[in-house]
Amino acid sequence: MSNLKVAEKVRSSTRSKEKIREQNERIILIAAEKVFAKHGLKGATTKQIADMAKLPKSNIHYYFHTKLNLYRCVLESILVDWMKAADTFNTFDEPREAFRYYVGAKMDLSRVRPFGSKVWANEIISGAPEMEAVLSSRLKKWVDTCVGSINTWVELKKIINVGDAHTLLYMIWATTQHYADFEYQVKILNNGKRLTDAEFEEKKQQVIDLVLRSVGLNP
Amino acid sequence: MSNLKVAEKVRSSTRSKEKIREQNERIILIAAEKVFAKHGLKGATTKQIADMAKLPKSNIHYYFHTKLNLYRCVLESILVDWMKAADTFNTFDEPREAFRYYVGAKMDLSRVRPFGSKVWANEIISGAPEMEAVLSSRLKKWVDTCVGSINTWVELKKIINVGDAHTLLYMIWATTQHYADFEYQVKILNNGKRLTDAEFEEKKQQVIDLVLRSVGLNP
DNA sequence: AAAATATTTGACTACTTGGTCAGGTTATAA
DNA sequence: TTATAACCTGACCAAGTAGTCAAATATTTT
Repeated sequence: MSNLKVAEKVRSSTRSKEKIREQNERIILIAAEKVFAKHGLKGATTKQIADMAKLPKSNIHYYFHTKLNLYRCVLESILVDWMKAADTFNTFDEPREAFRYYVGAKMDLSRVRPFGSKVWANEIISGAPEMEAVLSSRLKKWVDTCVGSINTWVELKKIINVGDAHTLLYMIWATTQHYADFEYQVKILNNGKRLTDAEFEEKKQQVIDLVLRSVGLNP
Repeated sequence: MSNLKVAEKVRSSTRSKEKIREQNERIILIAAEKVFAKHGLKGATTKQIADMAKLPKSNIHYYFHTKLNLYRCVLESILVDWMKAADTFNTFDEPREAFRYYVGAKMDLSRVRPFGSKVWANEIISGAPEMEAVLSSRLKKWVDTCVGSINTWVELKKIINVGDAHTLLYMIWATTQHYADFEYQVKILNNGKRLTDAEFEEKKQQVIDLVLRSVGLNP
């Protein structure tokens, strides 16, 4: 038995523990997220994704058929994570805790899944051609709920009147996602060194404090 | 004399007032900014840019030689505007006025030149391959000055201690540029209607107030 | 007016791209 | 073991792509 065959045997026996399809789809999705983040939908090539996934190009098409379909799957998978973080916002009655946890969760997501955030940013920047439906239904609904909470807190004088609650929400999104989408710029302005975990935790706390003060809460 | 010839005569006599090259380069730069904003460097095609500029493709290459060179020219032209807005920051001694004017200027830029902001965002998201040099020299220098001003205000107790001044700067950039880069999302969440000039002015004021409060200043 | 220079553009090319497909191998069910 | 289904992949192709070029036209200079 050749070395190659041995390698294959080991590889396949490892893989059969979980469905082959499942594992390969995951590998491809992760690779695709990186490539789409860097080059966008049009700029990314299936060859690049294949190379990143260390699979032949045909294999990508076998599992996802078209580049557009793969792209949609990547977006969908990001949305799942985002919605989980979003849900934390509405589980708190007190604004201080709600903002603290939501901003914290968004910052954590920017840290652990920066490529996903970049793909999303690219999609919106290019006019949200694939995500318009999701934005105007699922996201809109969630935003309306949030705006409701914030307005209630304003009425109860728990926070300062910020005018349109959307403005506050956008500030939170923009600021937290900045650490993912613009991480290269952040790195360059940090003397070329990526933020360490400790530094990032520090920034996270500072962002939380900025947000809290912006709505009149003492951190 | 045919109508076509008459049209050409009028066109050329109009154009000869200013250098033909100057005018065509401007037309192409504007078209390229839109196309690069939508599709990024790799995704944009010279054909799309040509169509947008209503010129034959060869003409694009005649004036800018390569797509990459045209892209660099677009980035450079954006930077000029950004630096102008940036300079306003250091012309004020009082933090209240500095933040008010700088945030206002950044918001105005997002309103009048959203495509430029998107091209820039795309560039940074994809790793700033063309702008790294500019970021680590010109921008870094400006940021260092800003950070110095902010730290001085903290020492003089004019604003609250925000920890790392970069965090505050990033919040301002992210929040103001959000209205350019994510304008499609903003539109969708505004019930599909683009913000009117009046609405935008309102948002601008709210953003300014949020920023001022975040550093402990009463707007 | 003639010469020199600058602009315009259709036709072309070498190369890349997303996607197909046939013929193979591997895993699983009977 | 055998049959069936799932997976794998090199070779291929039609449709685009950035960039070239030469010939035509327009503009400026002399």
